[in-house]
Amino acid sequence: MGIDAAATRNRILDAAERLFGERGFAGTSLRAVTTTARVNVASIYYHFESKEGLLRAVARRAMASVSEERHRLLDELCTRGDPGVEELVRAFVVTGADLVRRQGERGEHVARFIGRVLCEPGPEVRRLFAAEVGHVEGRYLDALTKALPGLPAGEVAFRYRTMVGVLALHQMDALADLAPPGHGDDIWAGRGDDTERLIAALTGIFLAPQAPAVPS
Amino acid sequence: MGIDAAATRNRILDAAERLFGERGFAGTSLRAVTTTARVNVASIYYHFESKEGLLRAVARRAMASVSEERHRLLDELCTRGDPGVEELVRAFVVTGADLVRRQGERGEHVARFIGRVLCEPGPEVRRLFAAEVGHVEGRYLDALTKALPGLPAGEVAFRYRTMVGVLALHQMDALADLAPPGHGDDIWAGRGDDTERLIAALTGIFLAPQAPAVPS
DNA sequence: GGTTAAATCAAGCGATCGTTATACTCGGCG
DNA sequence: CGCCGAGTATAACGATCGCTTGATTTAACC
Repeated sequence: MGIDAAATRNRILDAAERLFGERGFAGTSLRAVTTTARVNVASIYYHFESKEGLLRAVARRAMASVSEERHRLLDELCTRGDPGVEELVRAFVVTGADLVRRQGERGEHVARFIGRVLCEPGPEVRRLFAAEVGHVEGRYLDALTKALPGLPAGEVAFRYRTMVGVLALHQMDALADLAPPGHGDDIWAGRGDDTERLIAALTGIFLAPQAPAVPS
Repeated sequence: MGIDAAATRNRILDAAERLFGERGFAGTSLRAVTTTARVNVASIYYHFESKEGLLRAVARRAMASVSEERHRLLDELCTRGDPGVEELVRAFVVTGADLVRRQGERGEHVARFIGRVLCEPGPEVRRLFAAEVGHVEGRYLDALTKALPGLPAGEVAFRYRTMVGVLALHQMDALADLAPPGHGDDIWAGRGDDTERLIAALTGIFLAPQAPAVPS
């Protein structure tokens, strides 16, 4: 594959990443992708097999960057002994939320895309997503379980999932225009960086006492 | 409007509510709605003006039921003095998550639809949503702010938004197949009721210490 | 230069999309 | 009875959808 072919492939991936993130999978036509990528429709079917194949490729590439960073950060954390809950949450959140700072505009697209994928209908994409990042996430889950000896593994897993979801929602700005105005929003309207807020809130999730068992 | 006309309208609303919740707005065609509702395509444009008008109507009806319940529960809570954080979170979560128990299968559709709306692209729907439930949510926000005197209003608002998002994600089962297998999932695979887990985790969000200020 | 395979293109396939114009049915009112 | 408006059904509009085909370009190799 020539260098120009790879360039075409990447232009398609870039366009799809942005548009899927902005309008969702079902809401994005292949024509829209080819237009913004300045590419012919057939190239999509040549490089990827179908629209879903394109989605898979985009998801793989998008997750790769944050997966690497998460592995690296966790390695670094573990060399200094068993990491605490807040350290783990911070590492996880920062690798997701700071994509913008680390990768510029592209990072924003990646973040939005990843967030969107988790909310899209059809569990197939979510499962692909889970499989793609399973290795990293498994490590974080294990570390969190070890850092929370008082909590059963199932409970930690539940809260871990919740953390992933919250991060996704914030990455796609789904919560931006949610609360009614005039209730303290104006205070932080010029929102600087929510990362620290997120870390604090998410750490609170893990530190909460265990829920009483409920008979099913 | 005759009684049969109202029946048609409701059949359309029911079908749209379910399908929008399952496949999303962009992923649901009007034909699919008319087929499951056993109605002609034109009736949609007669009763509602367009596809988006249908969405608005569905959103209004879906939110009405939980809004009422939330108002009622908060009233009841306030007559017994200022409610605590966990009480407030519980009231909010239960009214959302227990729709199934209170309304049967219909409740499941409502819950899924509401969850989906918050994750759909296009902020218009989210804003409509926020406007629709703004009154109730404002009350909860106020009560939470009063129950958390140590936290600035903006911080409470941020965490409140997070809570709404988490509840939505759980209502649409978006977090079900997320974590990799073999990490404590099997323990609670036969998931009974997550409501108590949710309440515990979400209460933890509000009880977390304030994040340190970060210079923007 | 001729051959071959990778890569891109224009054009169009059938299907389905949201939407609309039009005709029909039917109960209430004069 | 005739009329009318609310409500439903038929049929189709143009646009766009995901996807395919067949020709054309490009570059590497003998």
